[in-house]
Amino acid sequence: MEEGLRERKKRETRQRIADVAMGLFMTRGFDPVTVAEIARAADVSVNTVFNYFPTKEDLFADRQELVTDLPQQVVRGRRPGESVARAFRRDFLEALGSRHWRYGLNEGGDVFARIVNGSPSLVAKLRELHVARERALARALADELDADPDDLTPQVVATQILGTTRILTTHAVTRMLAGESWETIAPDLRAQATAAFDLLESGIGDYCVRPSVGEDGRQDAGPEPEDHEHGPED
Amino acid sequence: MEEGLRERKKRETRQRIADVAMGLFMTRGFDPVTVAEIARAADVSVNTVFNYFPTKEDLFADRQELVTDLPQQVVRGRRPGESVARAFRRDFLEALGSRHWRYGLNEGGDVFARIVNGSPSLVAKLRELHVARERALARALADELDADPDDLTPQVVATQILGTTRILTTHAVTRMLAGESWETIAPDLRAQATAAFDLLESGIGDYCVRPSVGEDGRQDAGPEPEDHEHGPED
DNA sequence: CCACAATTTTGGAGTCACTGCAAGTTCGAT
DNA sequence: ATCGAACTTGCAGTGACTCCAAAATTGTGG
Repeated sequence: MEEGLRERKKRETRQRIADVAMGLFMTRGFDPVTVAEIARAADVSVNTVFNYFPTKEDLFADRQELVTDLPQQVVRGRRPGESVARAFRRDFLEALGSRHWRYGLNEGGDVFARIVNGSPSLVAKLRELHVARERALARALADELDADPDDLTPQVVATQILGTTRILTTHAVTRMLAGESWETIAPDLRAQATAAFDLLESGIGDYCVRPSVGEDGRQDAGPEPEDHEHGPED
Repeated sequence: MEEGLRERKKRETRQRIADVAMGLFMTRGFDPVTVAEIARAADVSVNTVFNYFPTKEDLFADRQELVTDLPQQVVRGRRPGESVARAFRRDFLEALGSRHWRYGLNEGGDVFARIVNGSPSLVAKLRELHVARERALARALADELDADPDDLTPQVVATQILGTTRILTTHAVTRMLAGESWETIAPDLRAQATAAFDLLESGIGDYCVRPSVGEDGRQDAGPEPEDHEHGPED
């Protein structure tokens, strides 16, 4: 059954609602646009909107949800002899070079970023999406090595990798929002990404070691840990 | 003037509202309790509640906000010759041993966890708190080494450390919620924490390497690869 | 003690996201 | 054409949250 009229209409109205909503969001931001307004512009009732999209935020993140299983493709696409960290390094630098959208370095991605930044609920939604990606990546890694469910290594690795890319992209986007041109950002970002992935691969074991006394001027006032004693009085 | 009558009353009503709210949350969960109900129970108007707490979620996270600057104390409290990673390892294992509340391994912490898990908005709030902690830790690290603002290393390190502890605690809490006793969880958690921090210190460079063709076993892509010349093919 | 100003509290009206329900309306198959 | 299923709609309602203007309370100076 190659799609009856009913299913086509469903797909069409859903798409129309999403498009109309995105159009309004792009011009006026997220919060100022009401769902009633979207419904009117899409020529449907408010209930129909909520019939397709459980929340207003989903109306924005609609197309972006496919990003969730993107990390898994990187895992599966890594080359012989290549570790996951290396694969992500390569993937990130590739995306940086081609300005592919998969890390939010899209041209015009700053418009999206501005909208998201302007709405706390959208920021929250984005974080939710991030943890979904994390979970998906962790699962993919666990599958790859068929680790038992009590091995937390896949989750830790997933968090570290996606945390790294997250830092890199948010930094780049911040500079974009500040009005910097991509040409000035790109080389810095490339260097920062290389450094970050180097750190990711080699570990932070010797990062920020407190100098021993008598060594190197910066012996830093000995801060007594003192009041570790207040909190929710249980 | 060390606190007039006005300021005392303000502090008192604020505390009363927070306490009453927490009491209701503990017995009935978060979402089912309405702000109007809290206001009635605290003998104030709804507007007064919102006068002290910007959102309903803040009513729950009130005391937990001081947790934000907890990681900085770990950084400042590390011993001579100790790296931040080691300091956090030590701090985490200490907290694990004493069941201190600072990593949510509190006795009875599962009650909180159950409430939070039951409400999407509280989960979101918790994530927000987590990124606040991350930012605070990154700032502390940057201060410690006075790195320039374009060095992303502090942020990456902060994300990795807190990401690791987050994984550990959420895993432990999940098992708590499943009804397991602390005595069965604790030893596993200790081993997992040791493994996780080992990984954190030594890096994930050789994690999950795709075996070369014609080879099947643990071909352990050693610290050999060394092609740091990532010429992206663009 | 009495104004007088500053601050806090309150009530009321209103917005908006979102839910539930009971009616239409449309579509697919018989 | 007809019937049942699925989709849409209107309506009424809840609950968080805001704005505003009127009390009520507190601090200060005469």
